[in-house]
Amino acid sequence: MKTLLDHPDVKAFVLHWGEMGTQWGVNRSVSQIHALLYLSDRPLPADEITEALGLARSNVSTALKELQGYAIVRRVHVEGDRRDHFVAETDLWEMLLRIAAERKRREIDPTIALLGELAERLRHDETAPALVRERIGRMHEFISTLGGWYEQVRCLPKPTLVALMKLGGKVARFVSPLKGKSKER
Amino acid sequence: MKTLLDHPDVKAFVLHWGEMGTQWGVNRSVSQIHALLYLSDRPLPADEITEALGLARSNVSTALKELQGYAIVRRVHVEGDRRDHFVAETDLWEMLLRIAAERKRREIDPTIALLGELAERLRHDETAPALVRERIGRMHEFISTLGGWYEQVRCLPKPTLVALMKLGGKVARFVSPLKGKSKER
DNA sequence: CGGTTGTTTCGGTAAACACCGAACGCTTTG
DNA sequence: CAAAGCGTTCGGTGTTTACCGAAACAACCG
Repeated sequence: MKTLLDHPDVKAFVLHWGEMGTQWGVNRSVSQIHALLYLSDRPLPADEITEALGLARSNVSTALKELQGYAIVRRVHVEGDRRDHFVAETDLWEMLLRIAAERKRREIDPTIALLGELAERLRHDETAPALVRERIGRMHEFISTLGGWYEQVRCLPKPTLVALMKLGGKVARFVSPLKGKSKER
Repeated sequence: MKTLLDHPDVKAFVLHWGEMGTQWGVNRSVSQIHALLYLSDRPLPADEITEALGLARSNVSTALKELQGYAIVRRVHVEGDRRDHFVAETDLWEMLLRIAAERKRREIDPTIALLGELAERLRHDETAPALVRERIGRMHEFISTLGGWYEQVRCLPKPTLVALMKLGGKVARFVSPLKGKSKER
């Protein structure tokens, strides 16, 4: 059957996206399927994905579940078709924020929790080397701050985000007029 | 020999950091070594790392090279010792920026380049579905913008970064007074 | 210049992971 | 209430990746 992937550039995109995924700890099938759905002009049933990418049906199923876990793909119903169909989020900001949210939830938050425990325990532990106590404490504080920042930024309306991004380094002018002008660090 | 890792909390930190790494596509040895160096109060020679973590000497060697590739670990000389010693960057902002810089260089920049090519070619390709052309174009623009933003932010002096981070969502007030107040999206 | 100490390279092995396909269960349909 | 369609689960398999240990290489010292 004819699919999007017949086009060489589409294929290049999907393959690259797949490799990209692997480098960030996402498995190839998952990211390939995401790429395919992102380019599709209509919801696709699992079968078609299977055929287009040459993957096993079961693999596609679990990959789709994973993508839904990130909330960047969702199930939709199509008139007169019993099968589930899937569409990808096409707003790229939304996509990025959701991926970030989920990775934070899965990996960062537990890390913060652990660091919190360790830092707390070390605070009263006289036997531990001073530098260890300080550095684990700093790490905890640092990651917590980043996490807090993300939670705030994530709640800004999208147009604001776009505007901030376009501002780039110039935002610095607002925080401390003198510092905002440097181009070097 | 007695090492930092005798302390259970230090061990917990190192192990967790190692697992963390694997989830982000960094191999376990590399991130464990990084964690160990981060907590160490003095430069460590490869031997000590080998012994402390129970890794093969060769593995430690390649991992150290990798860490130096990220510029978050550097070689130092210690008086009266022929061996190379290694220390980790302890400024966490610096660490984060360097990791980001390197990953951008390795993964994002090539992606932008590829997307640029594809987008350019598709612009003149009448046979390609309209949505594909648009979406690959959008993706290219989006990632390029993010990349540009990073390059600017990266050059801000560190205190400014800290200040901006502390501001959190409040930065939004400067870009468009009405939008900055929302807590929901 | 040997011998010593330290580092890197490389081929093989073991562990992790992705992926497949068969079997199972649920839902719809004739 | 069979039978077919669809989705998921699960055990096994192949591929990738990390890791080890031996050998090669380089620097230094007597």
